[in-house]
Amino acid sequence: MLGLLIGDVAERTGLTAPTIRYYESIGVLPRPFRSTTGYRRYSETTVEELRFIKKAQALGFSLDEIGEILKLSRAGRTPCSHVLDLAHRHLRAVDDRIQQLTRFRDQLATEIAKWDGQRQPTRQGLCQIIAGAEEHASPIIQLDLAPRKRASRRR
Amino acid sequence: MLGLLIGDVAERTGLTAPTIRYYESIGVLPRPFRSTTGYRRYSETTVEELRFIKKAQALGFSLDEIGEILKLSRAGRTPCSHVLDLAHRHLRAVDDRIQQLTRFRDQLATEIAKWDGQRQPTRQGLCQIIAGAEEHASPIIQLDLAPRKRASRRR
DNA sequence: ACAAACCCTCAAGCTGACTTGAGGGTCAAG
DNA sequence: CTTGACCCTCAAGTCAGCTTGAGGGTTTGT
Repeated sequence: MLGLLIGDVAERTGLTAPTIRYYESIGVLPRPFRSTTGYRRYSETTVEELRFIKKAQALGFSLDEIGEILKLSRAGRTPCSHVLDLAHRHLRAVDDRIQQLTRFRDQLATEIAKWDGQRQPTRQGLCQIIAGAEEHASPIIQLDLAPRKRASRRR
Repeated sequence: MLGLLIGDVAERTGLTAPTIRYYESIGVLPRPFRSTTGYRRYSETTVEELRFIKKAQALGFSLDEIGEILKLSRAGRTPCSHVLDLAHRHLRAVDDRIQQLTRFRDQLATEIAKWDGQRQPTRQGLCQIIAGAEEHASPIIQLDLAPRKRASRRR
């Protein structure tokens, strides 16, 4: 048999066909074989790669990073120093985030407990809890992206 | 004195003037007083609110949520049940994320240690670590947003 | 032979949080 | 009274990661 149609792959992975084509278009997936009439034909390998992509995304990797990792693994190579470096930076970022989140969590939980228990909480409770947080170099929402240029206006 | 010009506020907060106008346009900041010639005039209160916004963002709150919180704090009111609810959901989301991140961190650290130590790591190291991760309902990157519709194709 | 259910490409739209550009007014210093 | 550094509005562009639509070919079943 020629292999799976894009719809079969979609079904097996829980993605949509357009999404799979999109991954191909940005180079995260390689171009698959085509039938004589131009239909994409996939193997189980692609299904596995797509599942991998979903997990890596859930873990905070960008499609760009995932693409790099996949390229390496397709070449059967062991992570080169570049990817090792990437991994180290990820680890630091994740550690920082866990710390920030944990601090935040405790403050939030304390504040909520106050609200829940007594009905006369400190004025502007939620404000104080966030206002008391330290300033961070980078937002939590981002893992590892290049620092946004944030021009501090000079006059 | 009439108050700070938008550029002064920008300088004090590290934001840009367009960003501050943008916050106003989406209702996160209230409309400030205007000079006779139409210039925005701000007080120190706005500077504090903007610093608050930055911190809340870094902690994963969306501008919409921040807007709600600020409105409440401006009214000097105690969190109503709606915001209390919001806070509870945040707490759960934060807990989940800490858990996911911690699991991920340990896997990543283990894998990195392998790579760093021996120079003959398991084939496709990074793949295995991510591939071995559990599937998550929602990506780590999101705090509290509505679950993205991710149509699992039915035929 | 025809319809349903696939497949194709290319282009445009979406969300959130901004940035950038065009076109034009204002204000303080020299 | 002009110059330069501000300010204004409104529209459009940016980025990531997709989704949606238009317009058209293919394959499978009856």
